[in-house]
Amino acid sequence: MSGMNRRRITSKELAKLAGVSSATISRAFSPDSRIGSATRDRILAVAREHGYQPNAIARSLNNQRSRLVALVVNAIGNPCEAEEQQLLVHRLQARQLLPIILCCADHSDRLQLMRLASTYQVDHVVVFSDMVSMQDAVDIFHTTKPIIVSFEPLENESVSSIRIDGAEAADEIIDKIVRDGKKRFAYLSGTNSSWIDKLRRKWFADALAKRGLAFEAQAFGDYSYDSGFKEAVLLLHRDKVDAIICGNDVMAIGARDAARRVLGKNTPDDIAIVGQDGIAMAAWDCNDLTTLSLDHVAFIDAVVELIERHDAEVEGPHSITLTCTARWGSTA
Amino acid sequence: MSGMNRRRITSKELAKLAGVSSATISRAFSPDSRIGSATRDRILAVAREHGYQPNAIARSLNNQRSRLVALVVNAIGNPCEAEEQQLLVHRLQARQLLPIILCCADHSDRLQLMRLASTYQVDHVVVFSDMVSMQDAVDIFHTTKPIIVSFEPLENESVSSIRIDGAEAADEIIDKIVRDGKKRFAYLSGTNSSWIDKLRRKWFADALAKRGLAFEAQAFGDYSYDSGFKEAVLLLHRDKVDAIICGNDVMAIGARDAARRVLGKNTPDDIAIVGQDGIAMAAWDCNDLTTLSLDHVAFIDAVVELIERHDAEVEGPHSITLTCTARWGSTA
DNA sequence: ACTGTTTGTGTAATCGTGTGCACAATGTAT
DNA sequence: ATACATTGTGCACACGATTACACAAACAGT
Repeated sequence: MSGMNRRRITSKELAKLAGVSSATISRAFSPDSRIGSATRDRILAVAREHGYQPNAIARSLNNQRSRLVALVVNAIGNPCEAEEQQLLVHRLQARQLLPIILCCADHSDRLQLMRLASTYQVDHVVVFSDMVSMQDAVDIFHTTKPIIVSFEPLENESVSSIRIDGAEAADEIIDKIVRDGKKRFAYLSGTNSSWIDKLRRKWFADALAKRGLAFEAQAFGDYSYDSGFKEAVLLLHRDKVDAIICGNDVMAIGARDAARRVLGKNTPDDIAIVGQDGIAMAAWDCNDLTTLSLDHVAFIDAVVELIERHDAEVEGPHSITLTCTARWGSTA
Repeated sequence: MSGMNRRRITSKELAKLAGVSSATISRAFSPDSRIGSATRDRILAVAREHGYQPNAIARSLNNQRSRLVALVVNAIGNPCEAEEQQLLVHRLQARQLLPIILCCADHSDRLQLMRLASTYQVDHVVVFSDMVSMQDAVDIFHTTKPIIVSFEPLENESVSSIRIDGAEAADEIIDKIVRDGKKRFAYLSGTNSSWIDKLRRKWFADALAKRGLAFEAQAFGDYSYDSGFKEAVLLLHRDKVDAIICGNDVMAIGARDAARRVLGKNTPDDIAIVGQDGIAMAAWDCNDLTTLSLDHVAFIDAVVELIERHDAEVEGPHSITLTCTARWGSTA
């Protein structure tokens, strides 16, 4: 029985074994279907005995629902995204939905990648990545009734979106740093110019403007520790800033290490460093990061909510807004 | 054109538009197929115009290859696995293969999860997780010609495996720690009793035995920072150990923080701490971990190698052995 | 006993492609 | 000019399930 490399049995073959038609086999596996309970039990028994399970590919072709969900992400190696991905995958699996991961960061042709995934007739698409344009995603997944969940709202499209508001929390954080006497601020972006990045930067820029300040310098990394480290060295040495707002937590940790190791400056006295995302790692004792935090569970709840509305055929695009909070550590 | 919620066009409909039969459409999309190049060009043009792409579900049903790969992992949130996953996903995508992720850590019924994935006729299965037994995986994915790649070798099955040898590196590390004067060792496991965990523990246990020593204490975590922190407090306080070998790097960082914060002990003078995996984070300036490291690229190279052998229909199970190296930091 | 409803099952069409076979058209060798 | 190999295309079936429809059996109500 174990490990035999035999071909998977088909519904028709099982039908012969159980002395019924293949239609009845199908009905035995559809929860609410007109079928005698005795017949069903017998079929399920025979099925278990022969290791039969309905072919999901054939089933998907027939009823136009694949139970596959495409997750468009930057990377799965970066903890900043990974925690949310983990939560979402968990929720999807609980609903018998299977996630297909599309990693954009290291793929040269992201559109081709999305096109490939779209041919699998995925039921839903969740775009986390800020490396693809929403418009491209909408165009490629135009099929059936896709919902695209993302930060970026597209007003005139049938796309649901989750909006993030961190203005207030950013204001709190800037307030504290200014009161601590810091004067020269820098923003360290994660991407060259994504919608998300611009939005986040604006929260802090507005908070600075309110106090008659502005970013003295701007640098661009790639959401990695190394880029945070490298860019921070430049910002601190060349631009003489004393506060760095980072596009995510991982870069903030890199920046903190750079300040300490290369420049000999410590947080929060010599320099203030702020992260964004509020990942678990940021709260580790060795990091203790001040960060603009988003409630991951609430965020994924919102994603699932949108997916469910979509499944329930609720009309029109939907939008949910979430608010960030400041999480205080010893770096600012 | 953009974002219209229209139904996806089918091969037969496109055939009508292009004035050919649906068979010819199919051939236009199969690279090596007897078809006039003029016809193909015309078809591809019409296809692009109408946004046609062959339905991968139907294609999979027909030719028995789904181009889907199941990745059975513990979690995607944990950096220790995520880096390898990221590399593998990248390599798969380059081959036009799509990964389906199965997260075992938070799913109550892992067998049911694997059964679900197996109904999608995945072409390959890669088992990273140590939370499912190999035998279960083999039984569930018995279909067609699956290859299961994993640490655990199953001699009498048609299963390919990757074996990891860290004995020598563990010996080096233990040697250094013993010469530094440490006497009481503890092992902090990641899982209660997985094959991988036992193997790793044995490398260090053997190295200790060679020097007339043994583990004085043993604890069980769950590969997370918090569990590393919590268990280390117990090990240090209750069991008075002065060296902790951890099942992965994240727990090692947790243990290091616990020693410093709760007990006021520093590495490597008061206590030695060793991780395993060699993730990027371990080398960050703030961590600088001594760890039993596996070359991630070589590991994923091996996985891809096995997948390719399988695609090429090379007979029989294969096995590749990789060797770990010691990566020195300031924690031991 | 007769009509009408409910229940369980089989038949056959369908989902969208890929491909073996047949066949026409074209090219090539004698 | 005839025979034969090659190329390009259409027809029809297969892949493995779901489901509308038909129909027999069982059952209810008067």
